[in-house]
Amino acid sequence: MMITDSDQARPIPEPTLRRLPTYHHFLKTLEAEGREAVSCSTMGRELNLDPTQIRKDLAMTGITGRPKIGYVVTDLIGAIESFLGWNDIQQAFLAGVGNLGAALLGYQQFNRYGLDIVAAFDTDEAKIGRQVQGKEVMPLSKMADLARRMHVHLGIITTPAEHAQYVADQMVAGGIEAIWNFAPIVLSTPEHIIVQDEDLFSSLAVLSRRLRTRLQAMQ
Amino acid sequence: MMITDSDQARPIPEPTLRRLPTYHHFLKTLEAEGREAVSCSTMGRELNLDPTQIRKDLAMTGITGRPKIGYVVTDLIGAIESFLGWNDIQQAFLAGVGNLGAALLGYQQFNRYGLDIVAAFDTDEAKIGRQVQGKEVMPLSKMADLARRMHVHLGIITTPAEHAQYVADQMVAGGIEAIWNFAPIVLSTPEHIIVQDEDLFSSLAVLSRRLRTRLQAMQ
DNA sequence: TAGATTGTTAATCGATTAACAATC
DNA sequence: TAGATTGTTAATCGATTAACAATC
Repeated sequence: MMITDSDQARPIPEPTLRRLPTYHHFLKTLEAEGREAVSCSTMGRELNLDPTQIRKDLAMTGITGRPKIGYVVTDLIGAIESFLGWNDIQQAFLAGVGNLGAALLGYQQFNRYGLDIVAAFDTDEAKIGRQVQGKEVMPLSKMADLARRMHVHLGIITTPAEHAQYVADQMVAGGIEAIWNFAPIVLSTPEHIIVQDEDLFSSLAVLSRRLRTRLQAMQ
Repeated sequence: MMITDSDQARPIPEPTLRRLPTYHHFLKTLEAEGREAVSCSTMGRELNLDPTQIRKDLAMTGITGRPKIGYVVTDLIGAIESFLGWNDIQQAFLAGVGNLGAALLGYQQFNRYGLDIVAAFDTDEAKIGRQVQGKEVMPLSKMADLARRMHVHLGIITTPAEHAQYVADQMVAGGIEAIWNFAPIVLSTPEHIIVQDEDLFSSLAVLSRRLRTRLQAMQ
């Protein structure tokens, strides 16, 4: 089936979206090696994924392959980049300049993946006015107003859990539409706000349970 | 159906494991307020989850509720903690003391969630020997040997993508069984090694696509 | 041509949601 | 008692995997 623009309205499966950057990274290494084409079976072997699944994921980007040959590497890279919107960069505000906040501010690579953290906010007087990773820290009280004036639609929360809800409220007040939440709490926000939780404790729960099960099995 | 010890052998659904820390956090706030019991409907309303789903998740921990009353808050907290193994703490090594590595080293809260990062490793001479977040940075060349001698089974990779595979190999050589991988690449490891990927670029892909779809719909 | 590979439909699998009897 | 809530089975939903004809 052909993928047309109107079809794109239907939601892309989240697992597919998560895998696309993985494909992109792998394809970039192939490109660097001078490989021109690649098959789903090859990719599946390297990435531990089912080839059919890869084929379906790639079809979402609108690119087609050729039987016996596979997909053209550079075409695929371009298709993924434009599908994920890595060309037009989203501006974002970050609130909470602790260790994690500073780490995200310093993540230069974000710029190549469609994200630009343009300003950081905190309530700590000791941090306000200072530069962190080359970005000035501003008082949280100015965030909402600035977001509205700069048309920033994405907010990143890296505060401790107890301040996260207040920050989220401020972001919503500033017209922010999507929140990337690194605080381990469930935010309460208006229906239409997109919230993506990045909860390290949840991930840790999965990992440590799997490890414990394994260590027990080894005895 | 009763959950017995032998049943625990069957794998717990990953989504369930991910939600348990969320319940725990919410229950802790209820406990602080002095609430003695809570129903799944109440929790579902606060956490935006289906009550039946919560009921099934909680059943995994072995705790039972009482019709009309609900669950005893403190019992539930204890059951989740022991189910997730937050009492016996896993020791871990971290490799790659950049911004993100330093942030994880400084995450005091990990200690309450069953994780203790006991040492950090890097290849950068400027970092080796220095303390970061109160933990000494040691040369990566010593990691494998130390892991084996200290019986450390969990490794955390926070290096740039290009060094992650080498670090993973070293961890495997040191007898590490599980890897928490923050580098955005697919590691190639022996079959039995547990790898959990924490790929921020994948998460970002999901979030920025959702946001873009929404901004387009708003026009 | 023969065979590897694509594109696509069908079957499977697992998680979520709905339905409902049991119970406090 | 009546009604809210649990525990559990059945139905639904969506993603993964298998099957297979089309094609280079």
